[in-house]
Amino acid sequence: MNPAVPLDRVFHALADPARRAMLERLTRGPASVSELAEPLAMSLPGVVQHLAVLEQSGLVTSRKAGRVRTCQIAAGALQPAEQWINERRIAWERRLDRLGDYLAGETQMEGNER
Amino acid sequence: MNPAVPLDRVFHALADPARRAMLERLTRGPASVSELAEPLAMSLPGVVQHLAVLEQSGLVTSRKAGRVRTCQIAAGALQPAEQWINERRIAWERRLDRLGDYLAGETQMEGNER
DNA sequence: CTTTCACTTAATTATTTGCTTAAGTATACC
DNA sequence: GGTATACTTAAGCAAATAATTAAGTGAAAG
Repeated sequence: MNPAVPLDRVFHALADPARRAMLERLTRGPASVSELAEPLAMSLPGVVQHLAVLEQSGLVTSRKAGRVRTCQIAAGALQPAEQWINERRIAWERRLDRLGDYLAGETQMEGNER
Repeated sequence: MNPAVPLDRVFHALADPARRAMLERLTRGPASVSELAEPLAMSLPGVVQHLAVLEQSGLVTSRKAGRVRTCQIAAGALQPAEQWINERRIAWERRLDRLGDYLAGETQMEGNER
């Protein structure tokens, strides 16, 4: 249930807009490092560092052919992150559901657990 | 479509195990700062700092009554994050689908788009 | 063989994190 | 009033991030 997937790294990788932009580009197909860098108002080494974060998180893989490194998204790598979020969302939606108009009420919360 | 929700902050908030633990605790109901801190092998000010990150991300809200601050998860705050992930996952699963046994093949990738 | 191209590596730098301890504030209790 | 409780604020600090420029490597093109 808790695989050797570093959830920390995945969420950290997703927390940067440049890295999310790179992922979005890669959902439209494989790309070279230069192609990933092009829209990014950033030096190439900067992009390479972001790419390293993405690879260490398992979200992206790359292979070098000749002098071009081609990057791809890794299938299924987002699943643990999505699952974590989904589980929590469901849990607390259910809870908020049970509480009914708790939020609308006067919330005297002296009697909850512990 | 792109609300004033700082996706950066949400993913960043989720990238720390202590903060995720606090969120998991809060899915079981509201808690005071001390209750959040208890299982956390960390000083109270440390916990307060993590709490600040969670509040700034919009994932948690808190109100102070007397000398006790009670924390709650914010309904729906995770939705944009989940949605972002979901959209990408779907997009690239569809893509991998179209590619068929691309991954199993010899992958001569000189003819892709652009 | 030389130059160009596509990275790659290294070294720097400023900022942000994630923690700590110490001291302060504001209730609640006796 | 005095004291304990539940944070709160402040200050400091080591490590990690996010970026840069400059120099290096190795395949491709002329």
